[in-house]
Amino acid sequence: MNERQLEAVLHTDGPMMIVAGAGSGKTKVLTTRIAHLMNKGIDAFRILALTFTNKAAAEMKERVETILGNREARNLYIGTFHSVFARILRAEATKLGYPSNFTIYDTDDAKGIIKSIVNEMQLDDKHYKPAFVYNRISAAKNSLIDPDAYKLDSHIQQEDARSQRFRIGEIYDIYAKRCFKNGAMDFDDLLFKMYTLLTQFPDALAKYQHRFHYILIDEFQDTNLAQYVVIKMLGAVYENICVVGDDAQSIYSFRGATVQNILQFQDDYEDVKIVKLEQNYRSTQTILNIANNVIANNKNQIPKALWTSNDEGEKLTVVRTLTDNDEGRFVADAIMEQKLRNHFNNKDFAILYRTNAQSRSFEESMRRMNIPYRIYGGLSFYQRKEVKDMLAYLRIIVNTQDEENLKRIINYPARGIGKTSIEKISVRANEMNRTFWEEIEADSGNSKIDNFVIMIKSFQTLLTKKNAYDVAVAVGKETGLVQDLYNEKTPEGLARYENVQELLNSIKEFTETPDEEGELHDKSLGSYLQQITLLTDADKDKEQDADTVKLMTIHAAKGLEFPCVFVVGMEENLFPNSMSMYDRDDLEEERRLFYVAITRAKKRLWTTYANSRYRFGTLIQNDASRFLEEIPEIHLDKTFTGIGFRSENRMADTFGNVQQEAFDKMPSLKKLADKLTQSSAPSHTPTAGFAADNPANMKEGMTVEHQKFGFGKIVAVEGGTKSRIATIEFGPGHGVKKIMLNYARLRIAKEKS
DNA sequence: TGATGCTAACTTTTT
DNA sequence: GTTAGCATCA
Repeated sequence: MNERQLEAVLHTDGPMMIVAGAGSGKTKVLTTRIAHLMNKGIDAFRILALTFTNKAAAEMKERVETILGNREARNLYIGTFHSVFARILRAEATKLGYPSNFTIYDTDDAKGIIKSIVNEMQLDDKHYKPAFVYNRISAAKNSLIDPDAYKLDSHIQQEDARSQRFRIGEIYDIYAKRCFKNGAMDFDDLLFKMYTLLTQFPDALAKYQHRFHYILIDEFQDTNLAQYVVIKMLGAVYENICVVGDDAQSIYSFRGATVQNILQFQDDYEDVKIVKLEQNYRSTQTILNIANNVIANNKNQIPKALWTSNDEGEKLTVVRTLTDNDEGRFVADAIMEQKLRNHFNNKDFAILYRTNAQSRSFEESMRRMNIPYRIYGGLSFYQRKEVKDMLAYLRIIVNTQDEENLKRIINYPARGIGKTSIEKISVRANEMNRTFWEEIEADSGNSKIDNFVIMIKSFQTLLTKKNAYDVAVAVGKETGLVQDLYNEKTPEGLARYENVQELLNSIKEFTETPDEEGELHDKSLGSYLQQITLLTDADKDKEQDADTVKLMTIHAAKGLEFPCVFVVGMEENLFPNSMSMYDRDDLEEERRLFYVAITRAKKRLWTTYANSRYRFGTLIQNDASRFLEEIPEIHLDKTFTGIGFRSENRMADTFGNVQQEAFDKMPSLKKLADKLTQSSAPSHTPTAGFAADNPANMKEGMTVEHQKFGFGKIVAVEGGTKSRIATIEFGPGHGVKKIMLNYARLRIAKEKS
């Protein structure tokens, strides 16, 4: 440990802020500090450590355990803000009028409810888009603003007036009431209700203030107001609060996080001990220099000088490709080459992108080259319809108040309870002032509904007798849900069936986790559901260390490190994202995001960008990202390694001259590109005077010429006039492709042969 | 009422 | 390119 790190570990009492640069051994300091506290005789039950991801929490616990060499660490209160608060809220739920087994709604659930509220209010859901409304409500909750305060806040009202959405306050009000009625909290409620609990129940406040003698907060720059206030309240008695953060890595302001909390912290306490960790142990000097140079373009930052005594390392390779597919191909080739040449394993590589939608071309290229890979994020396992259906059943069994989930499965698998019947029950329930479940339970006069109620009740009797897995299996069987999916013989149906099986397996695994000595692990369904909503894909993955290339967004990569990193899609409009290009604060956050991406790399770094890529099914063209221009030329590797691009040539380049000029203005890149074009053998040079023919004239059997792929024969044409797709057999090396005729620019070489 | 097929909207980032 | 939601038909 260096001096600064040691200082941070040994300073145990009183407020402290650790400003920890990327790769400066932050986790090591935190874990050693916890171990140090425990060695000093502090009871593990008295230490609270809050993180942002389950993964970070698990890692922290594990490392403390390793340092101590005993099992005491399991008594630590370590977890994410959301999971720790959820745990406390369950224990205190009745105070707030919630059932202790309240349901946690994820973002999709929440948007669904908002959508139905908007429709019930006879508003247009095109204007009051659920996602937009949800974000407004979420932002309000993160700022501790309840529906009444929302309607009275003149600033908020002005904003809503400006966007012509005057009734969001009302929607918020109804939404909050509906969640309450359903016995459910959304993600933001877990923070907001925690605040409510502490402010409205002094005994609860006192209880938790005295329980936690030491509080540690990781990734402090990502906390929002609600989190900040709750921490402050919890720590008010002992004031042993230690926060760790790095303003340069603040990338969650869209979720209400504010760097302001770092500045505020110093004002809120007297004698804040401040320790700066500036030595980086992770990356090469070159990588660190690049990162420092890039972040220097931001105006708003806490001054610090990150340095390292590591080797200088290799330069940054910047690669330009023509299309997104070529980008994918290049990365796969480069990974192959590195593996052979420098003996890296698959798991040493990460491909980082700005948006999840970019994963496709890399997925394809990895598969083609037989490189094992794993994608994080995107469509989460738990967001899949079949998984949500299954979980909806399980949730209803535990909490019948939850109307959203009840409606979701009351007629799935189909049992003849249609829209009209559900509508009728809803109306009657409202009249009788009952919940939906109470209404169907009372007397429906409908045998189909009665059978449904009987079935759910029979599951409920299993709750006390059987563990989560047994209940889930019974549900899968008796509802016919598993059979329903099994009967679908399509590949998608099979995948859905497998997903449900995977869910069942994960429940089984949960129930088979052995009891630890001294503490009984609750294997009931209720216990299982409590933790499930707060899990993400990354947490479910038991093969964290599997030898696979990792594909993820930069956001998801925060806190991780890899020997080799590819930052892809370095293009204007994509990164910086077009949503964040026109506002200084937003742009600076994008730049911090790039900073985070760069500093994930230990040994080698690549950045790539494509001149054109598909977005929403249409080809678009982008300039190279402005961020690339912020890297000093001295750090750029201009010798291209000479792989990939086999099917490309400059003639095939369809982008216009304007684009080309802009590109030429970047000298460092131009040289690189020149080298690149030289090394790529043209596979097809278009016929002189190449001009695209009218796609409407193209028919099966014709031979056509493509600028890149050469001559090919149309074997099939499908789709309507607007989106005709032709299946074309090209020559060797290109194979059979499906091409959208409206975009492809094809020349008819020969009529029917 | 349920299945099928077409259109439109969609992409920032996540607990 | 994908998916959700709607309209149409059985």
